[in-house]
Amino acid sequence: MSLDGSAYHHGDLRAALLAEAAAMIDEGGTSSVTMRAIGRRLGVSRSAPYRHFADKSALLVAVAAAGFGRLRDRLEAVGAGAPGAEIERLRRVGEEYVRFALENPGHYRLMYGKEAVTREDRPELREAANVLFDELVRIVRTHQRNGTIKRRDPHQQAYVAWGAVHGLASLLIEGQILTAVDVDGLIRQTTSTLLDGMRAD
Amino acid sequence: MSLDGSAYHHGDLRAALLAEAAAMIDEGGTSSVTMRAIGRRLGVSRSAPYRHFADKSALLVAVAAAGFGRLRDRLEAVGAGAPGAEIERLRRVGEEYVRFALENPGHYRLMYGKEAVTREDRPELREAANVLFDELVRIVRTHQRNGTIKRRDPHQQAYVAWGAVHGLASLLIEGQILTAVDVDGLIRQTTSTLLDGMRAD
DNA sequence: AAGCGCTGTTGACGGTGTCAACATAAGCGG
DNA sequence: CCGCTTATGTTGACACCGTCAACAGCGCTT
Repeated sequence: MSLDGSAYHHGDLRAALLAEAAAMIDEGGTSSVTMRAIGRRLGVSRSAPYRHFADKSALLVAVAAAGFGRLRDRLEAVGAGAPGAEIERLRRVGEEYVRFALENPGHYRLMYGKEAVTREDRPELREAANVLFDELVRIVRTHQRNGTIKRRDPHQQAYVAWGAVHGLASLLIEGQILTAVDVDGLIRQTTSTLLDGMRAD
Repeated sequence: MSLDGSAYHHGDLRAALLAEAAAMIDEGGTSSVTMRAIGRRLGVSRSAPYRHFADKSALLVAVAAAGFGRLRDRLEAVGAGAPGAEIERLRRVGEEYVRFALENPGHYRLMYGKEAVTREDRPELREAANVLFDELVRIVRTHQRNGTIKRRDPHQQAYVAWGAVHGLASLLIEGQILTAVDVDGLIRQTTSTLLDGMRAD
């Protein structure tokens, strides 16, 4: 094996497969992703992907896992540098979450859909999702201590917040919202409404 | 053709196909739905479904359309009889929306997913979805006139509300929320937070 | 320089969507 | 009542898919 990972015959087929799979989901939906088609698009044989992934499910799981990594990086970056009012941090995290979904619809669909990737036998994905959710719960708890948001069950409140941004992201990704609408404004109003509803009275 | 619709050889294969397709989605996800498998489960040949639906997509579109009809009936029933405060009507519609999704996950996934059903060339589905959304916009406008909720762009506010309940429904359907949580309480808190956030100050 | 393992290719098998050709049963006109 | 038309269902066939086994070539290791 070469030092840089896997630059044997193709170059870096493993990485190319991950990128191509995500791109194909973006273009034609999960059903358009085909092991043979991926190989075709990358100029390799139909069976070449099996040297890097045990089966189609393993490839899709890897795409989802990569998505979780990228999402976590982005949310951490936004959550870390937090000038301004404390509650603004929660807003920025929520808006960044939606933006990530819009920029990586293929990854996002695999991450939070049950279709292509069976979650039960993939503890890694459940674990990656839990890490992100636990971080959200932590932020909720912090704001509850600050007295900025209502003191309800933190898990429930985290689910409500997650549901709001996930719902908006899903509607946008699935093309349910007219393209004419002001997406940035819609994201903004979603977080505003959510935070107003969570704020302590 | 017999008077009752289609009781030729099988009995009512068309209706049976619709029900079986939805059931299979509920059980094993969209990918488990197979024309041949549906036929097998109904005791007909692999090609029998093609006498009632042009192709697999047409069958799934019909399932989605049936779902829109059922959802509309339920929301109308809830929205019509509206005792109590006016804003409670909006809450009841939202909670009923989530309950429908939980009880008909197969239908719901087809209705608001882009995977199995390509929306662009199926104006009927887009139309059915628009009817429901327009009704939501109408309710929002009514409450804005009443002064019970903020006077923002009604379409945006409707999207926010839709996103909140759609997000919760999706998370529940896709198995993203731990089964241990109190689902009814979570639905309640979602609508409470949403309405608090939308309420006029 | 030789060998071995990683990477990629081709052949093959069962499963799938779908169309064409065929079979049959229900209703209709006489 | 009988025969015809047509809706309904079946079987055969084709291309595509996921996947495994057998084979081939390249690069690192010794």
